[in-house]
Parts: sequence; structure tokens; C-alpha cells
Amino acid sequence: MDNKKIEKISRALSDANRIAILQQFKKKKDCLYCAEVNDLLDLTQPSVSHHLKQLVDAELLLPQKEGRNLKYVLNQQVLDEYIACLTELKD
Amino acid sequence: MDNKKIEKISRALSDANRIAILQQFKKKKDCLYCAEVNDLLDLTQPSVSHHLKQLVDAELLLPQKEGRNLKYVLNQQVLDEYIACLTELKD
DNA sequence: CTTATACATCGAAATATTTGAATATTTAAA
DNA sequence: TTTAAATATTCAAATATTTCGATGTATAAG
Repeated sequence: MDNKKIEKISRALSDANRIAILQQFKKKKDCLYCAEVNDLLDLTQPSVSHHLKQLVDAELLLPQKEGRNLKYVLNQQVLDEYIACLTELKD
Repeated sequence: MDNKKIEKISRALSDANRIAILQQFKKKKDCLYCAEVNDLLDLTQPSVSHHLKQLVDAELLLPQKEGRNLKYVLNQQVLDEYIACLTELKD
């Protein structure tokens, strides 16, 4: 993972709303629907869409269309790689 | 570690210059001097000072004065706690 | 085919971040 | 005690991010 990617993922994680989205996966084990995120956050739909886009662009979330709905799953591999880079900082 | 802290650390990590500073510890194993960071980055002294402040405010770096000089050490404990929070996201 | 639902995009305002010139502060050296 | 060196602070400009209203697009339902 290069520094540009580390920077992008870090930026995606640097917002309270986006952290809340990711933590919601702990409660809804496998996946989260876009509509559920709209209910979770105290923001308008375009703002939620913006935050989800940051997480998808960082590849922390993988989107899957289901008709009119959008389902997200956590990208554990990218998260693992990011954690590995941080672990390397510790020598 | 609460979400505010996760947010602050993530933001501190979301900049190419600050990532470069942290990675420099891999080469200079124990500590880094402020002057070394000024040499490392292609920025003016006030800008470097700003970036170091972000890292210190996030407690990723611990500053130690040495006369006129300033020495930084990596705060491995905070880094470990941050990594632990990210690991928890994976269920 | 028309309408409703789910989500995305655009545009603009508000806010935050990054940067550097100028200057201040602290401490060591002369 | 004057001067020089290392770092911090202030201020303003440039840029980026966040937010939301308005609107667009895709798909399902009637």
C-alpha cells in the first residue's frame, strides 16, 4: 500500500459520521444498506451519500446494487493492509 | 479510545508530509529532531512546525526539549490503541 | 406509461486546512 | 550582554471539505 492510499484511507477515517458508519457494521454483522445509514446519521440524504462516497473511494466499503437499493460490505482486506502499514511504523 | 480521538489521529495521518515524518522513524530508529524534519520536507519552517503540531496534538509524537532543539519520539502506545480500534471494526 | 422510491450529482455557502512571510520567543554562544 | 540559532506564533491567502436545497437518474410498483 503506497502513501497516497494511506493518506486517502486516513482521510476517510477522519470524520465522526464516517467512523459511526464503519462501527455500525459491528452491530449489523455482514452488511449495511444505504437506507440504514440515512437513518443512522443526523444528516440529509445528499450528505450521507457524500460520506459513503468517501468510504467507497477509499475502498473501505464495497457497494453492491440490489435493484433500487444499495448494500455495502466492509472491505476487510483493505482494512488489514492499512493496519499492517501502521504496524510497520512501530519498527 | 473514544471516537473523537480516533478522528483526531486519523486526521493527523491524512497528510503526505505527516506520513513521511512518521515513516522517517523507521530509518532513524529511536528519535527525530525538528531540524531533521525541516530538512526532510520541502516546506518552510512554519509549515513543518504546523505539521509537527498536528502529530503532537494527536499524541502520535512526544516532544522533548533539548536546549534549543526539539526531539520527538514515536508514541507507540497511542499507535497501538489506534490499531486496536481499527482491528475491532473487523468484528 | 405514470408515479413513487432510492440514490447520485450539482451548485453554493459555511467551515476547516495548508501554506508561507513576518515576527516573536527561547536558549546557546560569543 | 549582544548576537545567532532553533522553534513557535500570527496573519492572510489559497485550497479543500462539509453541508444542504434543488434536481437528475435508475428502477420498481401501480
